[in-house]
Amino acid sequence: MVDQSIKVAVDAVVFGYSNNELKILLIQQKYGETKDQWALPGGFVKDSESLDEAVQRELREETGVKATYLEQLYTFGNPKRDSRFRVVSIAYIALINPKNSQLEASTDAKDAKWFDVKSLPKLAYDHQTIISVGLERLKAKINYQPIGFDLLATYFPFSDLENLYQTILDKKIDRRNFRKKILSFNILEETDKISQAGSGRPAKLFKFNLTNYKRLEKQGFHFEIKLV
Amino acid sequence: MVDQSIKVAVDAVVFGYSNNELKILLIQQKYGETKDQWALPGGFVKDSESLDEAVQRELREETGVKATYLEQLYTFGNPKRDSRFRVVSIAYIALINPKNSQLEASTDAKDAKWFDVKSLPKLAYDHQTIISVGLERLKAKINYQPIGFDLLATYFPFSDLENLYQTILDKKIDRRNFRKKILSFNILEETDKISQAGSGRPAKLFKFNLTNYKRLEKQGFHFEIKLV
DNA sequence: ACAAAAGTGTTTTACATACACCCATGG
DNA sequence: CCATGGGTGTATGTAAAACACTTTTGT
Repeated sequence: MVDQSIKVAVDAVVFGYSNNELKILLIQQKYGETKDQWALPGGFVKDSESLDEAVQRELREETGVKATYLEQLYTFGNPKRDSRFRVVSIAYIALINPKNSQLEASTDAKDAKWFDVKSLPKLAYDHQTIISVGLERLKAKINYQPIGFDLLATYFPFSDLENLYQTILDKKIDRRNFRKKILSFNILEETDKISQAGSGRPAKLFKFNLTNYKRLEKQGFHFEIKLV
Repeated sequence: MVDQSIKVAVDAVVFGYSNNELKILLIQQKYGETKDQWALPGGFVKDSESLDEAVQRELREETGVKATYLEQLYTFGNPKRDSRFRVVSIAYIALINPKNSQLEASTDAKDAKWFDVKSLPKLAYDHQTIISVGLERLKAKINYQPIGFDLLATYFPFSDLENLYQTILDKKIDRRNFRKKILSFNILEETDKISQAGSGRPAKLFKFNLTNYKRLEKQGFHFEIKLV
């Protein structure tokens, strides 16, 4: 048959957004050589499950969250990336609204926590590389897919979207032009809800109109906003 | 340790362009259940080699060609994609100028041939799916990366580039606007060579200026031509 | 009354699009 | 001289970019 002893794993770069910060979900290893080190949630694929299923399962087991958006990112297969034995890892990016899903004390990991992208701890394996690739993908993606909405609450003030873009792209955006552009797509619904003002004028809350987005997409509409 | 019996393979969708046709390189299986069926070049990864190395090796062994451009495409891991046992395959796309590289009678495959994308034979495994994903990627890519030049000869008339785009995108393009746009990038060098005219006026031959392209890229230049 | 964030239009500029005739060669 | 593909410029439309003041609330 085939003479090969490579193991297959999946890892997920889970993005969240809260308090004007872009966050990544990390777990602390419970066992083994890398015990106590922080790492991406993930693990070995079972013989009978698909790759996507494996990611969702590991996320559930290690952190208790369920991704609303999941996309294959890249496969990392350097022979030396794991010192124990050879592991090929199929990495994913996932999006979650941290406020909608509580982290659970998990059985498989010692701890699970959100970290600001700008101050990540030292990571096990090549997980720092995986995160860099994931971040790049997120930055590119946000320009031509309305993935931003997966990171926000159901009802949100427009400024949340603005801040999200500014945080991810690490860049100032012209508020008027941005708003004009996004609203012109007709994929946002203005609701009659109002944000409870902290300070300053209270804001109307918006809601992503998925139905309309899907309809428009079928008609050949492409979400695109140039901010690179 | 890890209880898993999954094998890891690589497959390549190798694109070529000749006679105004977009081609894909396929091999005919020599042994096993799928003997005589056409399939993508590829095979199992060796324990000690990286994924990229595995692709290049398989390409060499099965077809004799060397890709000038190689990029990871997607990883296919459906548990049922191979009927013998579970195989996770990391698919790549590769670009080649068919005229620059002769197909070799190979040891590992019964036959290797270029097929017009528009008339592919029935393929083994899920290779038809892999090709579809690869084609989509190529179509997207050609709009924002000058990969077209990897498919053309070193010296080529401008019309070759036009035709390449029209063939890949399966779409008419305005000759004047296209030429204007591409030339405005300053990544083509006009040479003093002239095409030996078949019929009609002979054409100046151009040459891709890689040095200039890399320099411009560093300065923040993005190749982009909207033809989707 | 002031601090803080929300909300809103117009002008300028650049790029995409549409479009048709002459040129150089071979047969 | 005719058929074939090569080479070229302008006018128009559309979308991006630049830009600052007024409104509403809490303190």
